[in-house]
Amino acid sequence: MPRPASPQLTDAEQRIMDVLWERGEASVRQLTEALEAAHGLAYTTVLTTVRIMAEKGHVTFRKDGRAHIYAPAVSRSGAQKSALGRLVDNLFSGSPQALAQHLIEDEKLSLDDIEALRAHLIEQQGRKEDGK
Amino acid sequence: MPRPASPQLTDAEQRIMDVLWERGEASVRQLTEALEAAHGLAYTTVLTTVRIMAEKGHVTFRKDGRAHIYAPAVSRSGAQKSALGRLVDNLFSGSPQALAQHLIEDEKLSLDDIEALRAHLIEQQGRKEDGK
DNA sequence: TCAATCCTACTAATTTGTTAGTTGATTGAT
DNA sequence: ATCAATCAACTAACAAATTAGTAGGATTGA
Repeated sequence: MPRPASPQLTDAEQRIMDVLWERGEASVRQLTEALEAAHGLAYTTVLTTVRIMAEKGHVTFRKDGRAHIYAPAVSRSGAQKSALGRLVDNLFSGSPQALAQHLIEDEKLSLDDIEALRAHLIEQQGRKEDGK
Repeated sequence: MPRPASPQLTDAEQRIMDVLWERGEASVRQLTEALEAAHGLAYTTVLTTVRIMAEKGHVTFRKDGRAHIYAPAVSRSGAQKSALGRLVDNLFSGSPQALAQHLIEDEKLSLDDIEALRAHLIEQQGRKEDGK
């Protein structure tokens, strides 16, 4: 059995998605220029990558003259959600509590952060109890 | 430039690490038997995979007669920490708060969970203020 | 009109990842 | 002492991932 295509974003794909999420949409030329400073990739490299991403369904495109304008097929928020779910399933035995615990123990979240989250959650629940 | 070796655990590697974290250490035979039920992998497949993992530094091994006994080189907790850090950097613009927010909005954390985290954090800080 | 330019599509090379077979050495039992 | 079982090492095959060059068509500017 060969290796299956990865559902998660690879490094090269991640770079491109970051640009697309930032700008909404971009041509290959624009993508290449945006990535050039940090990575110095050739135009054809970016073209190949984004074309494969279209095959995988990560991005969509529309024709503009002879050029293709690419746009994200998933929102950043959607990608965050699925990556988070995958991490919880893979490494945290399906326990988001364990993950949150880790965030705290690594001192990535302060008490103020927790309070803010608590307030946010209460407000969210209030909204739900009201009318829809 | 070719593709760099991934620092994160691949799917096949993840499966093996799960067994090693569970048992502490295991021979290739034991690994194969543990994975057989769920995945039906050949002995040599497991051997090859775990040998590469030793090259990468994911596992260590000691000799026991002619067999090699493999053990995790990183703890589950350590792997969780680094994977979490990578996710925050890659998808959440370095903001653990944004990640936590997502956990709540996806309804993965309840109010009770938050309270528990808050209590835990306070207790942790108390311990720090006391003597070491 | 014709050449330079710009675009996509095709091709290619190289490494990783995944699975597994073959080989040869060691060991345990008879 | 021989023979089967067991083990690691080597080899192999193939898809995914990453990078980039070449070919050929469309567009445009002179």
